[in-house]
Amino acid sequence: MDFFERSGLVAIGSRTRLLSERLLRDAREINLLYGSDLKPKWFPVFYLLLQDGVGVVKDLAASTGQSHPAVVKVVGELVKAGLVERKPHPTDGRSSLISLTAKGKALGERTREVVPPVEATVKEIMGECAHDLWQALAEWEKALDRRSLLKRAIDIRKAKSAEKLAIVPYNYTAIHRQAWYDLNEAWVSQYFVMEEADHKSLRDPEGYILDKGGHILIAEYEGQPVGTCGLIKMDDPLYDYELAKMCIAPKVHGLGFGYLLGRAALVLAKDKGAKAVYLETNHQLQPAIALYRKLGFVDVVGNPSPYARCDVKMGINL
Amino acid sequence: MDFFERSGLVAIGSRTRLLSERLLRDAREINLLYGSDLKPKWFPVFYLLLQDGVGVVKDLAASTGQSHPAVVKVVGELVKAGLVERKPHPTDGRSSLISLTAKGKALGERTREVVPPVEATVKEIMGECAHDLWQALAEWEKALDRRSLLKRAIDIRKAKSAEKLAIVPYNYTAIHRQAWYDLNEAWVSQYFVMEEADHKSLRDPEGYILDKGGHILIAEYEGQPVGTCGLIKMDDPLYDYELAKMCIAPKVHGLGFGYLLGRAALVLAKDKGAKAVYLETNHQLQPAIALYRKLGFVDVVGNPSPYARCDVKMGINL
DNA sequence: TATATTTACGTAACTAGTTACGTAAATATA
DNA sequence: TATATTTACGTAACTAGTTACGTAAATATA
Repeated sequence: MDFFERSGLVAIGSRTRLLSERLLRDAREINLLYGSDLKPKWFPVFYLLLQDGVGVVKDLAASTGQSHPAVVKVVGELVKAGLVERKPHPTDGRSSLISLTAKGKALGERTREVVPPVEATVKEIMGECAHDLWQALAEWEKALDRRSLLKRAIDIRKAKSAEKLAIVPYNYTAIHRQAWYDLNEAWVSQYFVMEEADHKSLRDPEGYILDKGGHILIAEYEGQPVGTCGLIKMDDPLYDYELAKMCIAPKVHGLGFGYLLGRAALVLAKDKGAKAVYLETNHQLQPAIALYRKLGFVDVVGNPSPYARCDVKMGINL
Repeated sequence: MDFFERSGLVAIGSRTRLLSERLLRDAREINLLYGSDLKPKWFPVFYLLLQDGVGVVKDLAASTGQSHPAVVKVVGELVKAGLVERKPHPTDGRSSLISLTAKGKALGERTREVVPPVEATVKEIMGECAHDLWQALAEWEKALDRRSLLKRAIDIRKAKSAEKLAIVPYNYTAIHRQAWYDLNEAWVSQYFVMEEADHKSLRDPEGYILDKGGHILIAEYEGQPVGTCGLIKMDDPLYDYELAKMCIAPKVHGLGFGYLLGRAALVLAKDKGAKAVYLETNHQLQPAIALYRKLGFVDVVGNPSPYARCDVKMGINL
C-alpha cells in the first residue's frame, strides 16, 4: 500500500474509499459476533427508525446523506427481512410511513447493546492515532458543503490561468489585426450569419473604432491572442462608449477571462472619463448576458440597432 | 446528514464511505476539466505504471491495497482504452508485464500537469480543517494493520465478558453437582460416546476427585455455571495432578473463558505445592490442544490411559 | 378552477469494488 | 524425479452505492 505515500494528496478519494471498504467488511463480522444479522448498510436507516419511531424515504435520505434510491433499496431489504413495515401516509399519497415491526424493535434492543462495545473498539483505535478521523470527516463534509471539490478545482484553475493572461491595448500589428478579425468572425459565425456591418468593422478596426475615439483591448494567453473587446465612442447624451465585439476563444472558455476582459474595458472607459457604457446583444446569448450582469450592466431601453440580431440593450453607470 | 452526529462513532465506516463517494464523483469531473478522460479508478494503477514503467498484477494490487481482481479489471479497461499493453513475462508464464503504450505515456504527461492543481485544491480544503484527514487515514491504516477492527472487537468483547466471569471452587451444592454432570456430558457426547469411566466420575465428583486430594473449579458467567475443570491427584513421581474434565459451554465459546479457567487451575495447583501437571486428550481436538499449548503444556510420553479416546499426552512444569 | 410545475419515490442501468472459485505455472517435498 | 502444494491471475457472482428517468400526487399559478 505504498501507492498513497507515492501519489500524495491527489489520491485522497481512493484512500478514503479503501479504508471504508476495510471498515465495513469488518463491521459485518462484528455484528454477527454479537448475534445481530443487521447488515452495516442497513444500520443508518434502521438506527434512525429505532430512534424516531417512523420516517419517510425523503427524510431518511436527507439524514443519512444518501440518495433516495439507496434508501428505497435498504427499506425494501428491511421489509423483506421482516424488520420494517410500510403504512400509507395519512396526508400524502406519494409517501409511505416506514416503521419498525415487533421483530425490528427486538433486534433494535440487541443493536443498542452492540453499540457501546463497537464504540469502545473505535475509541481504542482513535487512542492510537494522533489525528482524529471522525472530526476530519465532519470538517471535510462541511468544507464540501460550503464549496464542492469541483467548484474549488474550477476556481483554482481560473486563478492559475489568469496569471498567464495579459490584457493589452490594440497595438496596430498584423497579429492583432488578424486576431481581431479571426476571433470575432469565428464567434459571429457560430451563432449568426455574418452581416455586412460585421465585415466592414472587422476588416478595419482602426477606421471604425480607434480613429473615431474608441479603444480596443486584446486578451493574450501565453502570448497568443484569445479575446477581443471594443469600446466604440458614442455620440449620445446618455452614454460615452458602446461595449462591442467582445469575444473569447472557445478553447479558453470557462476560465473567467470574459469577466476579466470586460472589467478591464470598464476600467479603461472610466480612465478615459466615461460616465456610462452601453451595449447590445441577443436574448439567446444567456451566458453572455449573465456575464454582463455580473459586470454590473442592467437592462435599458435603447436605440434601434443597425444589427438585426441585437434585441437586448444594457447599460452601466461607472 | 444529521445521522452521523446522532449515531456517533459506530457509523465511522458509513461516514468514510459517504465521503469517498463524494470525492470520487467530483474527481471524475475535475479530470475532464483538465482534458484528461482518465477515470479516477484507473488512477492508482496508471500512476504506478507511469512512475515505474512496468508492473505485474500482484505488485499493483499490493501497492494500491486493492484485491487482485480489481487490478485485473482496471488493467483490462486500460488495455481497451489503448493506454496500456500486456507483454509475456520473460520468466513466469503465469504473469504478464504491464506497461503504458505511447498513447498512455502521452496521457501520462497530461496527468502530471493535472496533479499539482488538484493537490492545491485538496490543500485548500485541508487549510480550512483543524484535523488532518490524510494523516488520520494513514494512521488508521497502520492501526488496522497492527490489529484489525474485528480482532479488536473480539478482544474487547472477551475483556467485557471476563468481567462477568467468576471462577470458584466446587461448593458441594446440587447446582454444582448438576453442572458438573451436564456440562461434561454434553461435551463428551458431542465428540465421543460416553464411556463407563465418564459416567462414574461425572456422577460422583466428590468420590472420584475431591476425596482423593483433587480439586474442582467451576466457571460462573452472570451467576450461571458455564465451565468445569478438575485437578485429579496423581500417584506419580513426575506429576502432582492431572488436569481433566475441562469444558466450556458452547454458548460462551470464543470469549477466552477456557484460557482463564485453565490458568486458574494451574495457579491453584501451584498454590497447593504442585511442581508439574499432566493431561490427556485426543489429536482431533485441535482447538483444545492449541489452548493447552497457550497455557504452557508441551507434548510428553505418558502412561497408557484408561480412556480409549486419549492418544495425546501433555505436561507442564509449574 | 383548469393547467403547469414541483415533489416523492420506484425502477433500470450503471459503477467500483468485493469474495469465491478454477486453472495453469512455479516451487517445495517425498 | 514424480507428486503435492503454492502462487498468479482470470472469471463469475455478488455488494453497496450511484445517475437517469418515469409516474402519480401535491402544490403553485394563470
